[in-house]
Amino acid sequence: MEAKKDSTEEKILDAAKTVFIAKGMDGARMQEIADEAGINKALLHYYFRSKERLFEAIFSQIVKYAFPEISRIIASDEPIVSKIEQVIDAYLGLLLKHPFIPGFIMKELSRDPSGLFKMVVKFGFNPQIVLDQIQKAMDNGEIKKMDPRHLVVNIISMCVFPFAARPILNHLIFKDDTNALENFYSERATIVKQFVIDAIVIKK
Amino acid sequence: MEAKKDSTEEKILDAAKTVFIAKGMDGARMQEIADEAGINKALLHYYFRSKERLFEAIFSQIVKYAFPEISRIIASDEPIVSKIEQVIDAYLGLLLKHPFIPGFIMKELSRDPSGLFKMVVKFGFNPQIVLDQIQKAMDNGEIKKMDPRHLVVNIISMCVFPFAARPILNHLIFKDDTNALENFYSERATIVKQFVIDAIVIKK
DNA sequence: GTCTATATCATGATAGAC
DNA sequence: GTCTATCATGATATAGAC
Repeated sequence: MEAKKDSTEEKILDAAKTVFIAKGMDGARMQEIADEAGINKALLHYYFRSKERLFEAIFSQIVKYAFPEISRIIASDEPIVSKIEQVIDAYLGLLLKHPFIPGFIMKELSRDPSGLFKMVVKFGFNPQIVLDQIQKAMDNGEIKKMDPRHLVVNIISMCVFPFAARPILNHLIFKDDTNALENFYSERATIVKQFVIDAIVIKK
Repeated sequence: MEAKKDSTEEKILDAAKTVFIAKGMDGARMQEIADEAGINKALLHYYFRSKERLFEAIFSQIVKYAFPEISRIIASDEPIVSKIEQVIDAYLGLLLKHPFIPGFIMKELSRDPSGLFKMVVKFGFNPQIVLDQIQKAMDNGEIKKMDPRHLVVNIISMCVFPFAARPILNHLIFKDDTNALENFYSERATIVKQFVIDAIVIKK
């Protein structure tokens, strides 16, 4: 709870985060984490009893970023269009700060999704509330009628996928020009908002 | 080249595909592949010298599905809107038949993307041609003006991401109701086409 | 708390009989 | 081609000195 900057535990967590994100649970090596932290393997097991436990510590830390309190926006009384814009802004702002998260989650999902689901339950995140709100707005004629699940999946896809597929974008579209790619990411919020609005507002 | 059904090599390739897709290169075990194929480890090394080579055989086999000949559609003379619809149909049709591909590619991308990029070059796939076609259609006033790269990324995201994130959709949105999820996937083509059209056609 | 040294075990790979 | 038995390596984990 209190400040423990530069403590050994902190150094281990930082190092483990770096290595686990880069290599995943299976690919990561305790030796590499120890080197990254500037200590030896024995100390890793002194602080965290096993690789499994160390990974769980990092995984939960990362999932806390991935499922933030967008709840506030969802619970607000704004009209649905404005609410969607705010969610896109919040979500892409988060991904810009932590661009490695989607790739990491994707990588570990098929290995063992149970940890992720426990977290989601713990944070009280309930997709049904979002779906109901969208359905209501459609019934009121605020936006075009469509299956709310498809709309939600469309929005999340356009936000998350470009980060998860970063190596492909970087190489195939941006010819390894990292600056151009970063610039592309910073434009996403504006583009995605406009794209969604154009797709869901009712044409006169 | 010739028919080699039920041959040992075929059995190994099938088993390896199953295990590599489920566990990835790092997570897969030669013993598990041998068990799945109904043989022993020694035979794996007799047919494929190492785990590395066996993985490469499977990986290239899978990438061949992932980058199919959508080239024909792209090279055609259809108007851009119709061309986009055909590409979405073709791409989602492919993913419905091989729903495991996106997850597998994502998982191996950060580990070592070089194999993927070699394949892409080998298939002569060139994204610039697509971007140029879209830009031209925008200049002609066929569709709304926007950065073609964002449009392409939007479309691919909405097609691929729902398959890559299958465990999340399955659990969080569909409460493990697999039939509902499959039905959702089969609706994607119609939904995505409509969504994109609504977003890019010029409103009167 | 931190280190060196070591135990224990799993895995990829090979040798050699049939 | 296929098997059993084994090797060599490297990984997690622990023991014990300081």
